[in-house]
Amino acid sequence: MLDIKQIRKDPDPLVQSLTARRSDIDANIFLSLDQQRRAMLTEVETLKSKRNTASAEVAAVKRAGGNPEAQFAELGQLSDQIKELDAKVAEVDERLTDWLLSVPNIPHESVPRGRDEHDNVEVRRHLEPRKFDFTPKEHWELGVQNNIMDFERAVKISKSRFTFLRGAGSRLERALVNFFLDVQTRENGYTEMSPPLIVNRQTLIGTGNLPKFEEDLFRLDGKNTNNENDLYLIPTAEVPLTNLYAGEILSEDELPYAFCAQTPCFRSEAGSYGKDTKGLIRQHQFTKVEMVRICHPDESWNQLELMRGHAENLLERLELPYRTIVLCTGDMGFASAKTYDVEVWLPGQNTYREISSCSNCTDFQARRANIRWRDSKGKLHFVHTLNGSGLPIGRTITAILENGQNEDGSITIPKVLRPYMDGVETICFNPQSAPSAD
RNA sequence: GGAGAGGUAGCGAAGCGGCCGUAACGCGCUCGACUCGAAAUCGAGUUACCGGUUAGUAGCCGGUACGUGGGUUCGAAUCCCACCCUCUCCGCCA
Repeated sequence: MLDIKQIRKDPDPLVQSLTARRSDIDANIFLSLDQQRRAMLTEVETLKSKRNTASAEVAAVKRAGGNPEAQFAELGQLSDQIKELDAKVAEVDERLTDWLLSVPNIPHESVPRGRDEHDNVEVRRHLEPRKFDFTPKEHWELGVQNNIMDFERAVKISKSRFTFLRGAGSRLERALVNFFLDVQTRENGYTEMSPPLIVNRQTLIGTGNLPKFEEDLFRLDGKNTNNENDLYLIPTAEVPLTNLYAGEILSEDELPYAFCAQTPCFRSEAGSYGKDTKGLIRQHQFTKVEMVRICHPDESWNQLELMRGHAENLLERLELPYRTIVLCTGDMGFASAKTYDVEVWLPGQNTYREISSCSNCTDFQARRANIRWRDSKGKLHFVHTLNGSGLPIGRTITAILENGQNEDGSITIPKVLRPYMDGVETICFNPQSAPSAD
């Protein structure tokens, strides 16, 4: 959510932002609604002031033992007018709120302008992709061949875009979770959290997932028919972690907060029919270690670089080639003021694929979730919030399989993970995890 | 899931139709006095949001907020309804 007073004062940055993001939202709607609202407020508040004065008189007359019957007629009329105007104000308020909740964050000046993903700008590249003397396979092929992924049976018991990891595949997931969490907590200063995986509507409004992106979420069917009380599966741990201090006032010296959490993430993937239908790239459910930072507004741009470094460092330790790009204005997410995507090299697909997204949401989410801090003079300000993947497990497994594959289809495990895998150096077909008995 | 009790400032809590919301009382916090310093004591100050005014995120004026949303009433923290949450007991359960 943006600052109303700022838009009112100078709508230019908003108008430019909307153009840069290729949004069809009209800033004039806001300006006219806001003007209406303030005119009506002035009117109704004058009436209320009159009513308050008259009510005090009624009380005084009654206390003196008199009969305030005469005042009642006038007061009744006043109250009717107020009721009518209040209803109008409430209606404009609602439209104004709806509009505000649908407006994306304003991109930082350092963000390149552009239409779509073709205008994103590469800022960093690490490791040359490995040269293969055979044709590298895609991860789903390797997964099935080594019997560490079972796509068909997952579809049978659930639906498409769900997968069983099996044996060494499941072990690899656990190894990655532990490795990532160990690095984040021991070296990078994050506090590990285990958040709720089911959250309410207000929480999702806080991070910007609602009201605009309802179709991306899994909503629980329940007895509740009241929208306010609807519950949803989290699409990322960013949602519960960013909302941890929703509605609270933090003191300056407790900032910044840095949290990480390993959770399953649930995404409906509506509108992605036909995209990445094979393998682990695009699943309804996947495990991810997420990083969230809550900080002083002056710190957030440094914090973004820091967090991006944390994501990149994990790939470096796994010896995976990657590149980092800055998303252009047209490709950026709703809540973000600046986003770095880290893309890992997938030799099977012969392309870089997004593996981490690190965003500074400035005060956009803090306004929605009402997270503030108090300065030494007692003044209240909104915090800045950041989030980044560090990292998603499924896509990391994909990258390890495709980059570590050998000609016979076996997988060489990155050195740094071996202690987490009981020293196993290579994954190869293991009849013990084969479906012999069932 | 059933029964009961409750949700008021940072915390505890009073108020149960107008004299009660920057809200009694107690604690905490900030500043000051006392003190070599501290404790104790004494004094003062400690809600947020919206609108108007304004050069102003200062001051002043007005409005709103007693879990949330409705209703009754000239007037609601107070009465009525729905929902959410907390606590106690019972049931179920990893």
